[in-house]
Amino acid sequence: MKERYEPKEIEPAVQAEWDAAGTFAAREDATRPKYYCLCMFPYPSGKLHMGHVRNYTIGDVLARYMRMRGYNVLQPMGWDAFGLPAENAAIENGVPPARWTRDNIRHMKAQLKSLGFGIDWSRELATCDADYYRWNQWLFLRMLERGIAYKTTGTVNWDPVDQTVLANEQVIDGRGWRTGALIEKREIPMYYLRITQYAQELLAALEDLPEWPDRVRAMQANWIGRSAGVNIAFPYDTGGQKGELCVFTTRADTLMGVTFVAVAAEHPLAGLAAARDAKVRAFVDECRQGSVMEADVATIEKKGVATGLFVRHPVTGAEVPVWVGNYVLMAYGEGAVMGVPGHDERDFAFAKKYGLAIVPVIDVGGNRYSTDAWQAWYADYGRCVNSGAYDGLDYAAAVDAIARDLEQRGLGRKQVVWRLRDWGISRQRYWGCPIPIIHCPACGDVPVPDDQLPVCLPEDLVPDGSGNPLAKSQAFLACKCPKCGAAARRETDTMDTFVDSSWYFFRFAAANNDAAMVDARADYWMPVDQYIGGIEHAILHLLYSRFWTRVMRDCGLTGVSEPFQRLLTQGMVLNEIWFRKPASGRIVYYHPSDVEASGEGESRRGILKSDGQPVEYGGIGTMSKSRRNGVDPQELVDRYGADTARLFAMSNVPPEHTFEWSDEGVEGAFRFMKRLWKIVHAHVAAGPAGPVDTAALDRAARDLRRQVHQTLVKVGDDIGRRRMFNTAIAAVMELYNALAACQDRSPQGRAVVQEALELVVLMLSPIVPHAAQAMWQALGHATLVADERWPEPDAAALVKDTIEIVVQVNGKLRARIAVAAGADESVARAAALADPGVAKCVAGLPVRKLIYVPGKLVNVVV
RNA sequence: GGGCCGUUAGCUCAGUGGCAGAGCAUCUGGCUUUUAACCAGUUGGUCGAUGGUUCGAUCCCAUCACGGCCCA
Repeated sequence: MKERYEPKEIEPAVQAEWDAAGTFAAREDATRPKYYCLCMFPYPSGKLHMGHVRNYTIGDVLARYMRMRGYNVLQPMGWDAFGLPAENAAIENGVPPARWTRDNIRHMKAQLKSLGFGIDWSRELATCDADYYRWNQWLFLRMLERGIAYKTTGTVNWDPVDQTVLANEQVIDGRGWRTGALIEKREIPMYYLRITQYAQELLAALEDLPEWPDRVRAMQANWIGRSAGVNIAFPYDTGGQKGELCVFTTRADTLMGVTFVAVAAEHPLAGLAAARDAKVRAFVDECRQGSVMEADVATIEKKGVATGLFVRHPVTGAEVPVWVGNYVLMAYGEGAVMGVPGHDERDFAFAKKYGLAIVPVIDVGGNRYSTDAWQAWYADYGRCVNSGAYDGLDYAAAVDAIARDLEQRGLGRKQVVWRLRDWGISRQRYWGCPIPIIHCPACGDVPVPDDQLPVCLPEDLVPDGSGNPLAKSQAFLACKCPKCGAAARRETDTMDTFVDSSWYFFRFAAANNDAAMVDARADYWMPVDQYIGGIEHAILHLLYSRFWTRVMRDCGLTGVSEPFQRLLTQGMVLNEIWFRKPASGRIVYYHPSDVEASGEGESRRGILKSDGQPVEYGGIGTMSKSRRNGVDPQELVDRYGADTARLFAMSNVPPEHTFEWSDEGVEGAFRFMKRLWKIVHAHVAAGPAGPVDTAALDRAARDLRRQVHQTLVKVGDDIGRRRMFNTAIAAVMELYNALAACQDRSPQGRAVVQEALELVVLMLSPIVPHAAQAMWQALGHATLVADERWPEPDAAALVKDTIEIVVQVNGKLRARIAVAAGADESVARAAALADPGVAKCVAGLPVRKLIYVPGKLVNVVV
């Protein structure tokens, strides 16, 4: 063992040992409990960023910890390799997306290896490989057969200059991001997956995922958006037209309080009124400018205009005026709502503004209703009043009765509506998985037969920004109709890349099978025991994966319904933002390492090192290219080594929290590594130490040994159960401080230190595996620390013979006394009252009450 | 607007009805031909505010303030 800590020498050597031993190659073994630890696979953008390092370190720590706990661990890695950035790079550099992508993969794979992650690389996959995406195509065909996949028209963003379809994020303020041209909405045929058919199950099964974060489950539930209510028809015969205005409401119990109905600007009745009335027309046009985001609609000023049209109340037959309201969305429900100003806050505001009647029809616990101002309880459930036949009914009974009456008259019925929409998977893009359909002039749309799969994506095309190059490639387009043999044309749309990521975890488990999508190996490994990734995927990726897994289940490919047993969503990595705002022109950002900063919080100031002039502080924000505050993990590894990078990434905060970058923090982690190395070196250099003889230890040695084993208990709990790596690290640092303070060089003192250092090395080995391996060997072991079992704490070492008890008088701390461990209340009581400090405070007053918390505290009340 | 989470030392975070803690940073001293230095010691707190429950509240309850994240 060298005296100096040299991560650059240690790390490659240890990695070579793992490779030679095949340490992380996972083999199915039915006799052992399995643990499938998966991190969300990266998009091969070019190089790793700090978010990746954090994500994969969390996964690696858990995987290595569970290995030591005796589990058969699978930790694979792959590449989410289709998608737009490759096409954008192609447009810029003229390089085919395939080459760009594979170059990036090569580089990033080397980076991952240099960080020492215990990955089974034999299972590596890239979603742009035909071996992989052929099974996208194959399952898509099964979905077509089952009616899960279907074709219909959908709306896309069309850039008229580039003659291409844009993703939502490529449309900025209604204009194309490249061309600046005004974007048109176009209706084109697309394929959809019927995820709505699984809405009920996807919602209900969230209950089966207790180890997912509550907020992720809440976000999924909101996204699926079940609401149970009643569809109600308001008949009309007006303006020369007869019909029924339909509304959906979850508050049918307030039906008798309807004083108006409001329709969206796009609603047919609004169109009818607009045709006759310029005022309505102007308002409808105004509404079209507005946002259709729910969050925006909730905050805009409620505005409306009367249409002059009337509908009839389905129960009373009374005339009800129809208004156009800017807060009514065409996309939600029927594009119309019934206005119950008495019990809906928005309707209340609307009615006050336009002088519409406000009729309370729900009595909430006898509270007094006033139309002067809205009160939150107006929207609460209660009993019907002013509601004729429904008076006295509670919410459920009123909804039942009203729904029944309406149904008898053919004017309504109970209904459950979902916010979730079917999943449109067609993308008018080149760099994606081809949709396996052939268009025949005679037979129509014909699925590609299984034996002709995969439909391979040509890899030599270079998009130029003007439309999908597949549509211009005769080699790709030309084919024969599988049914009639006539000349036909291939579908040129490719699949949404969320398809690729919806089942890759199955393929890792059944890697390299040329004959089937999955096999028995997947039955062994699935479901994923621990999934780790960013919160930004809380909705779409996770929901699509849950859906896709169920489709595979219904096709008989797996017995699993939920793919991810336990979910950890790690927080983002942040750094300071520094900038200058020139009088003219755009904000210029500066990298934090180029700024000399001082002060904290409000008084944070900085000057640019290169010119000595001040720069403005922009607070803390996520690392991003645009703000130039990213830190390249490669620099970190090159300078400090992988172990320091890993240690730092796991320090300071729990994994779910956002993580603030700090140079001091990295230095602190590195210093700790050096100190640990040094103490091991000093110990080893003093010669071998014998075994601990617990009977021969003095008090100080026993105390130190107790702390060692207490730390072991805590670290095991922090990593294994709580997933609080930061507190585990802090506990080991504390233990280090105690070890460094230990002066005992006697044989037994050295034996305790030897045991302590071995345990520290084992405890830290999931986090800093390279240094741990080197120190493990230095401490006299020939084995791989990665193959060691997690140590069991010595229960005898944890026992204290005397304990300190706190004595309070009237709740205030007055003394500390030592009693034998296991002393009963009478002993503690006597000792407490005998203490001079306590006696002084009690001052001869009678003890009114005495509270005893065993092993902790005595509180004397006088 | 709604939902969720948070507020504890300079910073980042633990804690849990019973002594207010850790790491890092600061500061002081020492040491050094190990210089991406190191060692020893020190400082630091109205546990966001106000009420309530309790022998005792940072912890439980209520209200408020401030902050963060999410919402086709």
